[in-house]
Amino acid sequence: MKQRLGDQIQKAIETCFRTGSLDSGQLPDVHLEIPAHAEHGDFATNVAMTMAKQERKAPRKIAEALVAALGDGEGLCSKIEIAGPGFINFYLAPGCWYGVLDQVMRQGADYGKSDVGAGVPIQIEFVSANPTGPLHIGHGRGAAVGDAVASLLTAAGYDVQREYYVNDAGNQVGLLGRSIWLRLKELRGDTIDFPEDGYRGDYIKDVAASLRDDQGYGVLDLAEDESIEVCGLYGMKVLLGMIEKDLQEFGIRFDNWYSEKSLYTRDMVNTELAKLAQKGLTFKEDGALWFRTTEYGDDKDRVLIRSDGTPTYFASDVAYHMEKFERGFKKVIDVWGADHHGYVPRMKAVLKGLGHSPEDLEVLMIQMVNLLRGGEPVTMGKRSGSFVTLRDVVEEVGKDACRFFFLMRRADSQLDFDLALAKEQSNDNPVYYVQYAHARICSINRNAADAGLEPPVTGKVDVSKLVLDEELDLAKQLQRYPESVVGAAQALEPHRIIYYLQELATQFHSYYNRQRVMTEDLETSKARLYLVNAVRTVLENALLLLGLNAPERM
RNA sequence: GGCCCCGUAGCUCAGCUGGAUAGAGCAACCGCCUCCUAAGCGGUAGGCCGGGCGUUCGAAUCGCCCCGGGGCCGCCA
Repeated sequence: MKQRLGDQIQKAIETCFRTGSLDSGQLPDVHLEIPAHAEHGDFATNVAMTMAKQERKAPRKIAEALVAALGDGEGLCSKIEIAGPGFINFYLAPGCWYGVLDQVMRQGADYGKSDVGAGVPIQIEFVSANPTGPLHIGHGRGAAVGDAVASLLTAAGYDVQREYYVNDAGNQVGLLGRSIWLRLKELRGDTIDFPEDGYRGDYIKDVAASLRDDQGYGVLDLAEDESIEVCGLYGMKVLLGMIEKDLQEFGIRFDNWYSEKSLYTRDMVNTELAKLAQKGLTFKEDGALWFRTTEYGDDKDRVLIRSDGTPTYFASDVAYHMEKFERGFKKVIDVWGADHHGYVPRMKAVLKGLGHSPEDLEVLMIQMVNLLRGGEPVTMGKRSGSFVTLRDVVEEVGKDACRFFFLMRRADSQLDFDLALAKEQSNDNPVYYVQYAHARICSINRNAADAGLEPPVTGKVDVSKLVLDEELDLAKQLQRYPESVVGAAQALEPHRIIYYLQELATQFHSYYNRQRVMTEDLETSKARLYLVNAVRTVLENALLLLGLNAPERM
């Protein structure tokens, strides 16, 4: 619709150049927008204003010439007017809008999908929590956002892979092993001295108990180092399994679980570091190997190999990211907690150093979640291990409410998550508000079916029966959905779809309260049924896109 | 000290990559169920868009400075 109107405007400008009513000959970018106020039409363009300089004419004069050349835009427009400093406002003929209903009904679950991504392979890596404990609430937000962004990109036609990077190679593995090993000894009756930096959560005791049940205390007979290693590997397996299960119950599945350790076993780290060295990007100092990231905009050089010969986390990260591109991804997205934002410059520096464009890596920052209950903060002590887990929250408020709240705000702004509100079954709760709209339409369908009326089929409906402004507005809102998806995908901003959903639900609820779908007039009933089923389809598509359910009853 | 994010209604936040009279939800107040689900709807009230300067036809939006809140600056992961 927008596209067609834009083409008409382009043609009008060319016509003006031909007839001489405009003479600069420069074709401007025509920008069409949906005005904030309905009195300003369905679409508006500022093109007359942007052309003012090159034409050396008053914007309104230019607008007049354009409008004259435009006519009614080949039947597209019912009214065109010039307003304000030189805006051209377009009012589209109602028939234009009702076409969208057929489109929605024909495409069904595909309505909203597009191919702007042209199958470009993109990888999005998210969650990637260390397998040293259960997922907490912050991981949950990253999970919900990462998953939704992946779905958005898929809907926009990109070829998306979801990946989880498993940090199974650092010091924390040893620390995990030691923590479990000590708890195991404790279970056996030994007195232990638990280190300050150990993993103190109770889940460690559970892991130790499970290890004992599986294998007895035999592990403790091994040499200490070996014993700790066995404990660590065991713990990681158990905890990673727990994480995967938590994510699954949260509705998230990864295409690939990528082991950090495998970077070493395949010698990828050395290979990539050698490439850096070859390009003269590394140097030795104080016995350590450094990456000259300052060369590419970082404020400090970074250590790759410590003076004791062990690689840093950064070293494997370099190898990991380089390999992502070697695997063929054109674009790579990382979803990180905001506390890691300091790592962005150095990762971008790595890309630049190895000849990639820094824009090929996009880092999505996930800000903190403030957990509240009835307005009061829920205290979380990470040190004591008493943080709130994702599992706890999902169990308490449900998957849908949880995901919805995580997606409700821009990812880079802090989020207040009120458990009491998320659980509440009232109109204060935005999750139910949207889902209820869907359930209501299903209910209408059930009633219609009882009256012998099935949801109407495209082509057998007289949409001219839809004469109300509210009906036209609903059609307009449905028409915006595909571009909302594309916009949200390209900006990596799933919250836009939440807002879209809330608006659509509001419009529907209002319509529902004011008008009856099932009326005395059969043709009107069919037309309205057709309309609300198009609404239902879009509600469902958008809900599913965000990993939320579209319930038929509530 | 350096860098990042944030500052919009009493509260929580949108504001589509510069547009027209700045929006929504909650809270407050007033209304609506013999009617397809009241988990709903309608209405009222509420604003120096933190402040200043600049860029231009036009700024909540872009740039610089200041104020305020949060975060990050390891040979930790």
